[in-house]
Amino acid sequence: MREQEQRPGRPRSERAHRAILQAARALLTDEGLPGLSVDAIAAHAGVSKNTIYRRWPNKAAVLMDAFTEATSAKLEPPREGTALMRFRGQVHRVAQLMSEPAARRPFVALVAASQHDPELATALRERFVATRRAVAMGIIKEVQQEHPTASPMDPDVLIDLVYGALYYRLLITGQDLDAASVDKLLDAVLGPNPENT
Amino acid sequence: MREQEQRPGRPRSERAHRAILQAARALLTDEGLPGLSVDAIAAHAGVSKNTIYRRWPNKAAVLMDAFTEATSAKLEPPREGTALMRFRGQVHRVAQLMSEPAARRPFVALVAASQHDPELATALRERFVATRRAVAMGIIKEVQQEHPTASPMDPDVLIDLVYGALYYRLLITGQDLDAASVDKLLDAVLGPNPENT
Amino acid sequence: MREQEQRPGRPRSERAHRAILQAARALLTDEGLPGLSVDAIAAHAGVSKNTIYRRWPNKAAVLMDAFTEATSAKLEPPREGTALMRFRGQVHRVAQLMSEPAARRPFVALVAASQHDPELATALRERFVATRRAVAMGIIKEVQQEHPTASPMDPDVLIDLVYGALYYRLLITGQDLDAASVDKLLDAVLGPNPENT
Amino acid sequence: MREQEQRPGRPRSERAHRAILQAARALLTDEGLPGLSVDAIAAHAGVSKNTIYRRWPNKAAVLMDAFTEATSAKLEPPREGTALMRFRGQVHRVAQLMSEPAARRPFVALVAASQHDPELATALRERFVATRRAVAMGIIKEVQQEHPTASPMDPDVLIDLVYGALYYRLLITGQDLDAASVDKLLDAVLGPNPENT
DNA sequence: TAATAATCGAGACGGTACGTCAAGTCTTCCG
DNA sequence: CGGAAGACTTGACGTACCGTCTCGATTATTA
Repeated sequence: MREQEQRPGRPRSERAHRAILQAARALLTDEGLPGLSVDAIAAHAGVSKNTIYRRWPNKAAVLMDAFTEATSAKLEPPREGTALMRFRGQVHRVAQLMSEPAARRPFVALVAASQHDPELATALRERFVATRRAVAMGIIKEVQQEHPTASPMDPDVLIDLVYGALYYRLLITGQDLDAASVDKLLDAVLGPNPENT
Repeated sequence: MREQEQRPGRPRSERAHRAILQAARALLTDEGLPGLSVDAIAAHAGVSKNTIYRRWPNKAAVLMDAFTEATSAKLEPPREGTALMRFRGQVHRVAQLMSEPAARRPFVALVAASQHDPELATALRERFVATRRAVAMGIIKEVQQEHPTASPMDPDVLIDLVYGALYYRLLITGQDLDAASVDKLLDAVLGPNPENT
Repeated sequence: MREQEQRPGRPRSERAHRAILQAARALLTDEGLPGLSVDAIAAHAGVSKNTIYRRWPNKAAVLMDAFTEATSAKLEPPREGTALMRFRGQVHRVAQLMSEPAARRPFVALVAASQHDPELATALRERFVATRRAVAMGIIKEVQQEHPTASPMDPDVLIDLVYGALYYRLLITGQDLDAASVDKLLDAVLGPNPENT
Repeated sequence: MREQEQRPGRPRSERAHRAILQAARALLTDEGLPGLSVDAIAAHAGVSKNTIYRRWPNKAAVLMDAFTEATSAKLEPPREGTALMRFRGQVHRVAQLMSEPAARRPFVALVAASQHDPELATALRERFVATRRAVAMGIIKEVQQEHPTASPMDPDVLIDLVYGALYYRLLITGQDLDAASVDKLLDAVLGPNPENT
């Protein structure tokens, strides 16, 4: 609710901001990361390079914003059903999202870039991973209250196992991430899905 | 057993080949992937750029060879102990290797590059991932013969879970991969280590 | 008289322009055309290669500008004396200029390059040859008015003979172009110099 | 008539020698000098680069041989008619030859290269220019005996004027060298052709 | 209303790397 | 030893992108 601090001079164009992120997403989708030059983003957004660098320190930071903006909406945690089913639902959503190249490509690019850019690594963890993890953690604790004996596994380990397997398949083995195989994964860690007789 | 096929002309220099891969490893370790230029590799190896491009189509392919050459020796599967202990041992070796930046950095760079280079992706799977997987698969089957009731989990799923969690921590959450936390991971999937009283 | 048309964006650096031409001249003088690389010009001028290629399509075009800029000042037509003496004076100036390697080398390089570069050939003719020719033509017509009977030769042919002999000696036979031999040449075509008793 | 000095080992292939010169001429004709690489000559001649460099010190020397071999046959001096007509005939032959790109291109390339290659310059003068000059000189002396009063011009100057104008037009102004304009040139220097009434 | 100040598009700038090409040398095996 | 084949070093090519900078022009707030 804090007041927008009023600086002198012409205010930054909201329109340009949106155009840049949108152009970044568009170019990344059709051309992959190597085809994503700042010049191209600027040209595609009808914006000068200066305008981009005034807002973001480098190309990866633009990509970071473009990615989180696009994905956050699609990853709202499920709100209905038992805790167990909501957890399974959340994992399915992530799997579904990441099986689209438009999301997988920027994600892996960010992971790669974050290996030699500590700020980016922090941003990626805080703005993408931590969110997913916090949600999952809350649900898992509910699950363990519902079924206190069922899965005595450390919630952190559980999350690492499930999301780890997901990303491993996406990034490395390249296996499909259809719903059936995600279910199989979840069954292996959580026990069989109680909703399937 | 087959004869080394003799092509006409001067044979390619074995010395140059080794120098290039060694230079690639050295530079990658010091500077990370963005600091790894073909010019620099050539200069450091005392070799012309042309000689590099005669052998590999691009920078990633050089890196691929440098990486597999360096790692394969360090990942010899354990040969002693029960199958269960040998499986645990193998996972520990991978974790230990990947916690060294000299191995983690090229690995993640290759994963990233393979997202938009199908040939590289295939090479990475065939020459690194598949090897580890085949070894693990053999051992797991032995484990399941030793303890037929213990872990009825699909071996493929099991491998995805364990290695997935490993790489997830390395690449994304950035958690430490000390022996204790790897043990915790293994315990969660396989049941507690029978060798710890 | 017309306004300098204002293009959008940062204007091209006048300083860089001058530095490039000056570096081109310096390097050509020391090392000859084969030693004149664009990289070297850029380094010597403290300018990026890009800046050179933004202005000129290739090395020869840079050389063309460097050459005409350097020579035009030295080839101002003589303004005093009879028309005949002014014509002789102009030829002497060209001979003198071209006997310096610093002028002869770029000139022959341009002639050579223009054999397979039609744009360069046109530029060379329009910006160097035509100027000299127009001046000569004007003077010759005056000469023929002064001495209507003396030299009924077609002015174009006369110019081809005199300049042709000059360049032939410079480029092909390598003979010296001292003042005496130029005079001998002029005497042969125009009749003996009236100023020498 | 001297004995071919007999060296040990396999004698050099006459066939290769011819193939190289022929390939050099062919490539120069269709592609111009920039498209004339030693690799291309070797490939086109079915010969190894080594074989070329065993015979000539560099590319220009090959070109020199290819050029003189091709032109010498076409420049046999005329043997019939008065000395004056034979001189005119020789000049016409040179003009005709040089108006073919297949001869003009290598010639100018050699002239250009000879500016920074003294050995080549010497070779060009001795093997091409001097021959033409000696022939011309002989004929001119005959002319001056036939018409002792007509043209008291120094023969060297005369040759420089005529050939100079020829090459000037070919290399620099790019004017046509049809028979009529060559005649006009000759008329200007020698007086009108006595064979045209 | 005018001055001030940060923005905007455009595009030039120095720098660095790319992947290609040619020159001339060297090294293999085969005649 | 000559020859074909082809790898080798050197060095330049022309292109692309990065992140910075300078223009004139625009659009706000402040005086």
